[in-house]
Amino acid sequence: MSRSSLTREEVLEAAAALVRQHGPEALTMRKLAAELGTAVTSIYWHVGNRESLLDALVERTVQEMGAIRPTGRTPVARIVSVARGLRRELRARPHLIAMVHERGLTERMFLPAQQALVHEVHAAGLRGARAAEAVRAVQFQTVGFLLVERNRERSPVQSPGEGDLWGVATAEHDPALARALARPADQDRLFTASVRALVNGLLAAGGT
Amino acid sequence: MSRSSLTREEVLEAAAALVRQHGPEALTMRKLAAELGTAVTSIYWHVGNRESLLDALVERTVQEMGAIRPTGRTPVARIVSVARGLRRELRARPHLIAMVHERGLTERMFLPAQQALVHEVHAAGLRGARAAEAVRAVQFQTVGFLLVERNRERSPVQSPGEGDLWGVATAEHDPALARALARPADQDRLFTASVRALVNGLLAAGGT
DNA sequence: ACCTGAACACCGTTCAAGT
DNA sequence: ACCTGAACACCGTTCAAGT
Repeated sequence: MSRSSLTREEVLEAAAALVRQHGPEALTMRKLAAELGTAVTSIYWHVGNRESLLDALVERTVQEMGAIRPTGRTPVARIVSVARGLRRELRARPHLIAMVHERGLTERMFLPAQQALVHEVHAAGLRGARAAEAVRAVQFQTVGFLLVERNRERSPVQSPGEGDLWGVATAEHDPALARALARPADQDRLFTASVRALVNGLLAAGGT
Repeated sequence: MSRSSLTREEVLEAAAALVRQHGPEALTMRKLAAELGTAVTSIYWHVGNRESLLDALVERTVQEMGAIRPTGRTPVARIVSVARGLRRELRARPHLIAMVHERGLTERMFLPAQQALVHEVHAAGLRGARAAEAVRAVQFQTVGFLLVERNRERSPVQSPGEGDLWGVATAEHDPALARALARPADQDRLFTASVRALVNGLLAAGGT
């Protein structure tokens, strides 16, 4: 079954498979060796150590996140589409993205999207420092939102529960609000609405 | 030196100290036992196991994040002040906050701030589902921003570096923008500007 | 009720030795 | 150039035994 000798690429592929299926904590050198049918120490020859194996894995993921194609007519719509596209891509690889984040490469992964945002913000008429601020605001908001979402999905049940705290009098005579906050957030809708509000705010503001 | 018998509270305090000083990875049961001058297994009697020790530590941190007092005259200013206050609190305990996040209690930690936001959004005239959406948008943005910041600070040097990618022609004849994106972000300023833009967008938007 | 040491099953990593 | 097993220094956890 084993084809000739072990390859760095084979090691990376097996490691990625382990992470995809069982999360990063399942990626131990010994399990990986068992999966590959080799001695643990062979892996060290090809990838150095566990740390650089993870580095390589993360590098791979960053490369996979290709260019983003904005859609829509207005700059606002196109910016929103960039943010939504990015969100879709990231949500498809939760474990690997978590690793990218933990290793501090989230920003680099975002660079193609940043270039698209620069283009759109320009089209909307912003220039210079104002434009840079707008790009970064959208970037931070999108990445940040994803991190919060990841957090929520990992632990869907919060101890006291948001719902319990918005029971009766707390909501100051606004039962509709209390009900809305008791329900789990519609994250897709909230994301789109937030980005749109932010972009509108950024394009409208004079200085303040 | 050792005063009578070991206490659950002593264990938690020593564990918190280890995390504060050297990060969560330094908190091993054996190091903790050494710090306390007891056998490793004594700790198990008081806190169960490492997992529930971390739970208790995180619970403690969540409790410490007290109520937030908004300042400023307009609703927008007061909402921005809530977000900034929260940011200050979180930045004072980076390691413990990271643990809160990893254990999925970020949202619960945010509840006092959420109540303050409800009050302010109401004062701004929003009601029902619209108000709930605004509260959550600010909440997600603030928490998300902090997570991104934490990420940036952990790895200040990005491999290609944002600067390298905004060299010459890339920035589409806007040298001021290129320069701005090449510089590291002024996170304090960016945070305030983002929250303000978001809130303005939320309060202004009709429906769409 | 509280503490202990010994033991178990796991880690990542190094190293001398093989081919 | 590539692979190996043995060994080291670490983990978290269990358990029978002490007081």
